[in-house]
Amino acid sequence: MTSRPIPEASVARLPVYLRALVDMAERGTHTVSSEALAAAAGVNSAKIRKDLSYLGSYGTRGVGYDVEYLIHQISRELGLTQDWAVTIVGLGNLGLALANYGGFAERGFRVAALLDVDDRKVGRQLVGLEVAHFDDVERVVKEEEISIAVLAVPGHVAQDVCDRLVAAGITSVLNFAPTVLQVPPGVSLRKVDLSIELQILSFYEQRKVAEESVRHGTARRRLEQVDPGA
Amino acid sequence: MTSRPIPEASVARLPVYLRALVDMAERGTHTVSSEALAAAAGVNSAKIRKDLSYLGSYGTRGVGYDVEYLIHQISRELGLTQDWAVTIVGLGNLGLALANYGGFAERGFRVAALLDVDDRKVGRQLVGLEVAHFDDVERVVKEEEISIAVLAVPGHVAQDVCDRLVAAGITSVLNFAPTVLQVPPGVSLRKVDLSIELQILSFYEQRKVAEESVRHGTARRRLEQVDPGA
DNA sequence: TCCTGTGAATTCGTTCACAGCC
DNA sequence: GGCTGTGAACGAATTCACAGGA
Repeated sequence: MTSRPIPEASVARLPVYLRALVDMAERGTHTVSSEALAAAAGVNSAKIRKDLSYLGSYGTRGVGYDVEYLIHQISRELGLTQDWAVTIVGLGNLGLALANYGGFAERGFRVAALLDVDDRKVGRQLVGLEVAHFDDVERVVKEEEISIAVLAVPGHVAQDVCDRLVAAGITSVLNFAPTVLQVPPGVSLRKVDLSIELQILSFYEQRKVAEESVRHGTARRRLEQVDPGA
Repeated sequence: MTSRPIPEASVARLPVYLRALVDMAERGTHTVSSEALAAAAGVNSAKIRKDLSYLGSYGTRGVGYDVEYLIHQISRELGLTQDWAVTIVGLGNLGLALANYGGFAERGFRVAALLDVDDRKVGRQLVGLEVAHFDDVERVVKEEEISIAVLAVPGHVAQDVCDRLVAAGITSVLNFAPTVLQVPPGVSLRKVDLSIELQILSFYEQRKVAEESVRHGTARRRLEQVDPGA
């Protein structure tokens, strides 16, 4: 019913299921089992069933889930039945790439404003929008009823820019800047960080190299303190 | 002290700590407590101490951690004391932005090859590198000893491209394509997905709106300032 | 028979709280 | 007195395993 607190981890997977379901619908599939959806989403079937059970009992025992119906339910749960106005802040390499990226409109995210502080960029036309000066953030956020900001500014100004966005009424921030941001309670924050991801990969990559050399008896002691006893 | 299986969740935080520590070092800080590092990294101090304890006992009771020493230890643990050769595959908007992004070299990730299938792009000079044709992936990966691939290709070809990368010897993939990829065991995979992140934000954003109306749209939270307007 | 929905069991991750050392 | 390092307690997330409906 109304009082179900869907676990964060489940929420984060719903978009993945949704995408898999949309693909299936496009290929003409009408019904899907938890097993099949699990395969498409790269998880196991128990997880699918648990996650979907948080939304309600939308499956049919012995049959599976109706693809279209499930798409509708997940979309609704994620708030994708309404349009969200988004602003992209910072139009460097990454901001420009994001602005040109088609993926926003795809599912109800409308880029409603582009903001930058650089006078050479302000006033320019980009993907059908005129770049506004960041000083106008308050007015723009209000006029366009923007609730989500995509931050693509240099790290050293990110916290300041974020504070001003929040002051202007933004309640969700997707941060691409390589900085840990602090936001007040009530404001949602997610981050996307290329170099953190690479460093995580590096960790596991190094492990592989280490294991490899152990297997080949060429282990170097420099990086791994091998457990001496027991 | 026994050979440590560092939990995944801890590994994912080490790069955040590292960045905070590097910032501190640049500002001339020599010693840091778990409390101070926690504040900078946006976590709590118990987590810092636990995470760091997986690496060893690098702190001093009553004092804290030596910043430089900790930077060194974390870097070593993450495998950042060596250089990793990276290839960027797919030079559309995003791939280009990534190629131009300075963040790679920052910490030992050298962009060693740019790959695409588009003949108009192959042969061009970009950030000091000649774009190679993806058909040469095998040769390029071997010659440059590349272990990490950054995938920025359209979703519908991502799995195929990924398979060929793995066949060519790639053992880590950072996927920017909006697709769930399957990789064989032994290959690490991480994904960065703009629209999934937006959808997660949408979920919580919707919750806020719902709560707001439950409160009759009157009760405003502290720093939040919502203008009904329209 | 088949496949969902879900309690129970388990694993993983976080936080507490304090002993131990500086 | 201050702060780390870590068992123990707690909580979240995952997986198991099976009852029950189509």
